[in-house]
Parts: sequence; structure tokens; C-alpha cells
Amino acid sequence: MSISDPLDCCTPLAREPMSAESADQVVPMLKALADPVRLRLMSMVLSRVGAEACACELLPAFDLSQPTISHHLKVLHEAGLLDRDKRGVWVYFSARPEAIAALGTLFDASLAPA
Amino acid sequence: MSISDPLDCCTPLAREPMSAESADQVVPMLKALADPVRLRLMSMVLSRVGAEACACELLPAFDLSQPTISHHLKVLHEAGLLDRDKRGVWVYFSARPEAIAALGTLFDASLAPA
DNA sequence: GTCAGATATCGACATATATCAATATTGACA
DNA sequence: TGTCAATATTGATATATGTCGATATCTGAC
Repeated sequence: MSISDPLDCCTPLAREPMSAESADQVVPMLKALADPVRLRLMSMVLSRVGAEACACELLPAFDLSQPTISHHLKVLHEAGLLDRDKRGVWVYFSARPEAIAALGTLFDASLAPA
Repeated sequence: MSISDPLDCCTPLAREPMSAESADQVVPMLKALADPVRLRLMSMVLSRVGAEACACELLPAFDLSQPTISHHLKVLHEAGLLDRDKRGVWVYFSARPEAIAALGTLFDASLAPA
């Protein structure tokens, strides 16, 4: 499974009209975050020291089934937003700083034309 | 129709675990941008001087029907990302800088815990 | 008032998605 | 080997969404 590299895709939206190809690269990340559960999962992981959290800690924060949380974590992983590391029985997810940085760049308004 | 105010909803994802209520406020904006056509529309508007563009200029950039583009612009408007101004027969859409700024803040990685 | 052009709405359809229950897989350990 | 606990996958279902054609609405010009 190929995880897209978020680094070479993101210039500020205001810099120039985004091409269809660039949009297709960024949209999967935005789609992944455009869900309240996944946005909170991402925030929970990012808030941890080291930006890493065990799936076993994330699950009880939601009133959702284990398969549903597992599905959402998979979506975030496949979008390139979370790395997955299995240690024994537990799985740890860590945020990919480049992905967050890329989105920060995307919405950087400083380059907007006057 | 009430357009959500994007200003009072966005702290960096990494600052603290986002509440369900905050997520529900931000997600509509992310949903609106999580589509390649809408992301490009937003970029096209933001790239213009004054961050404003006529619908008549946006339509021919896509190989899509006029109702489809009109629908996408409406989604961006209802998400609070675009303002709508009818001048005569033409409709001009302008970006709401606060909305972009709010998203920039959301993905500001500078506050991530070590 | 009538016409033409710009934009919006409606209704329909195909596809995508969020969720769950049931089940499978994986790994630690007795 | 067998069991238990953590996680993933599967299959099903209800809902949301992107798109179009047809039509409606709005506005300026004649």
C-alpha cells in the first residue's frame, strides 16, 4: 500500500490556482480529516508527548465500536497522516509532522495577492 | 441560512485533544474543501487580486456543468469559506480571510508537545 | 413587456462512506 | 499447544455526496 508523500504537494492556496493534479494529491488528507471522529483522533495523537498514542487509549474516548475506530485510524494512516507501529499486541499511531506542516502551508494566507 | 463563524472554533490540533463540539464546528469547512473541484475553486478565488472572482470566470476552468459548479460554490459559501455578492447579472465570490486563517491555525504545528 | 444570458434549484442516479455485528488474525504467555 | 486480549477484516445497511438534464429565477437591454 503506497502512502502518499505530503511534502511535494502543498503550496499556499492563495499563491496560484491549484492544478487538478495538485488537488488530487492534497484532497485525500483533507477527506481524512473531514470527519469529526478522525479530526479528534488526529488531535488526540498530536496532543501527546511525542505525538504518539496507543490505539487502546484512543478507543475508550469515543462511544463507537472497536472496528469503527480501527477503520478511522486506517483511513488516517492511508492518507499519510499517521504512522503505524505495532509493538507486541498493541499498535501505536504517531502523527507525521510533514503532513501537518503541509496542511499548514496550504492554508498559509500570507501570500495572498493584495 | 446561518453561516458559521470560523473564528471562535480553531486552536491548533496539537494544543489539546479537540472536543466533539469543536470538531463539529470545524468539520464543515474541511468537508467543503475535501473535494478537488472545491479546493481548486477556493484556490482560484484566493489567487485573484482582492481574493474575489466572478462565477462566470470560474465555470469555464472546469469540464463540469454549470449547475455542478453552482452547487460547489454554494457548498463553499455555506461552509463560511466564500462570501457571495450579486452585482447585476453576475455573482462574485470572495474568500473569507478569517476562514483561511482559522484553518492555518488549526494546522499550526508549532505548539506540539515535545 | 419580451428576450437573452447568468445563475440557482429540482429530481434522479450512481457512488462513496460511517457504522455495526460477526469473525479473523496476531502475539504474549501458561 | 491452547487460551486470552488487542487489533483488523468482512459483509451488510443506511445515509451522504457528486453529477447531470431540465427547469426556474433573476437582471439588463431592446
